[in-house]
Amino acid sequence: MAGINKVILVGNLGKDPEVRHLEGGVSVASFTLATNDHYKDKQGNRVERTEWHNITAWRGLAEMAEKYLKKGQQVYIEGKIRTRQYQDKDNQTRYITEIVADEISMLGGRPQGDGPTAQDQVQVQMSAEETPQTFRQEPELNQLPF
Amino acid sequence: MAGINKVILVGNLGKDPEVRHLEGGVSVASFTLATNDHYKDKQGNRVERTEWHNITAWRGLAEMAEKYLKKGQQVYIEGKIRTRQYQDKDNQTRYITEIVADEISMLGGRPQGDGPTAQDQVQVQMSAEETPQTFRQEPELNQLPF
Amino acid sequence: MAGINKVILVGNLGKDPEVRHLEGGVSVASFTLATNDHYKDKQGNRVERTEWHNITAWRGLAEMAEKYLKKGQQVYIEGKIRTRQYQDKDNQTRYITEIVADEISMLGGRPQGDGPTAQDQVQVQMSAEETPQTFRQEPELNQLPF
Amino acid sequence: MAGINKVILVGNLGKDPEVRHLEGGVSVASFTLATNDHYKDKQGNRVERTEWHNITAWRGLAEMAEKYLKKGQQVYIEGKIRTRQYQDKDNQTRYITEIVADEISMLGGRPQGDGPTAQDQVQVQMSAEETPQTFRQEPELNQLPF
DNA sequence: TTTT
DNA sequence: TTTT
Repeated sequence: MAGINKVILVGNLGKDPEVRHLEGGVSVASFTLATNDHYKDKQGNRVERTEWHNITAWRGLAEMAEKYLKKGQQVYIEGKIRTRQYQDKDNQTRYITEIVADEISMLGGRPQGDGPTAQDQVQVQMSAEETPQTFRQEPELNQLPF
Repeated sequence: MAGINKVILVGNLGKDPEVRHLEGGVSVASFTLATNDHYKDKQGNRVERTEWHNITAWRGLAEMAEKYLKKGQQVYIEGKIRTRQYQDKDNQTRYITEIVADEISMLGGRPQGDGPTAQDQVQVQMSAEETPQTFRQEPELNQLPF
Repeated sequence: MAGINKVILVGNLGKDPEVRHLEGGVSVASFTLATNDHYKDKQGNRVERTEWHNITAWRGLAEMAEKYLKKGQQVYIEGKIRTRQYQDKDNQTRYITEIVADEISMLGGRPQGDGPTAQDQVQVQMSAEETPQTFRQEPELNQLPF
Repeated sequence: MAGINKVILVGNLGKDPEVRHLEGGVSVASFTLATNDHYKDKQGNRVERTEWHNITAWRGLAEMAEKYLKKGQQVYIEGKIRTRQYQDKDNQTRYITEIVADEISMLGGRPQGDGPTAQDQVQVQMSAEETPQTFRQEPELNQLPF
């Protein structure tokens, strides 16, 4: 019985979080996260590899993501793996695997990319100073709301 | 930069591991792992949910999986998330997400199901006594061999 | 700033949990957990090593530990490291490091040892069937109550 | 059997690593790491709490620590808990709990504090750019060398 | 003081 | 397709 399904990621946001507000006041944020890895191939060359993860955050965590997370930013994410099934346009069953976040923590990196201006930066820095920088989901509140 | 991509699972094998031997003597084991979860819905009812993970183990770990792991067995797995791209029969790009195991540890549960007979059980128990029950992949050896 | 302090253990209880009830109705359970490890020494001999951890569980988790956990049982524990300072009998400052549990999950192993009788076993099994077998602490409720 | 003893930390170095070179060419680095946490007390006030961890890194990881890690720097560390016993000056048995690192990854933060000068900083930045920024210990090589 |  |  007793199962464990835990994911720990440290990586950079591929884009600003996108937040949807569902009926009933529930919010969901989604964004991609890149984790960079490297290994030596048979010739001893260093090969870079980027893995892209689909991150989903619910309710309070979604609002925090919307407020504080930006494209390029480095974050620590703890969550669980969830594979959803859906029908594509040709009515074929497809699967998508996502990480449902339970905890998000902003790391030392500064946001980057074309999104936020320097002005925004300051804004983010100031807000972040006034608030906790680790956000945690209440257990069992990251379930689908239906 | 410095990325972390780590998965920790405790669950039960959905089937016996399937092992392929690639050219160059490299072996790959694959099996599914169920992690069971439960939560309370809005009516307060207990809802069970099973997440199925595709596990891949390379080289030494593959051989260990082949030797010691059976359908139904409870294991601890540590690894990383990897999403592969492939073309389906209609030449459409599809994605499959797998967990590449770095460490597999057999937990207290006894194997079950139609596979192993009582005789096999004893066999497994005996072998297990003579060997470590946690198997670890050498770092960077679980890369695709091509 | 944003810190992470996370421990993941799979091991066996060295004794039955001991539960204290503090003023204000707060309960604290404590027990030791053995994690067994092995490595090869320079001569290639297999060396066993047992690490003993001091586990502390608060409130709801303490009550679950009291009810369901027994000496010898195999459990998964997630928590954080906490080092406390105290004065010993000679008024010297000493330190003790504990793991404060956030989640405890019972694994496949059956309890053992002189403690529980077969009767107790059945009792535990039955109760366990009626309840979730993973117990989680609400975030931030595992703080010292003073 | 099969035990798991895993620690994951994200925090800041309390001082530059101190490296000792043992007979046989084995090196050991040690430093402290602060993980910052916060919680709300009964009055709803935000309380900061810093946990200090004793980190030990062996061999290759020790050399990496010596080269690249500085006081104040933010790092991700994965390792295991190890409690050592020793006799203090009054011949009393005492215990010290350490984290033996298996993997250290430098995060986005810039070093800080009175230690390194701006000059050193550049040095560190440049070197870091030319090398992998995640360092991993070969399994079982972080054992005590005696 | 646990477990295999 | 697992497990309790």
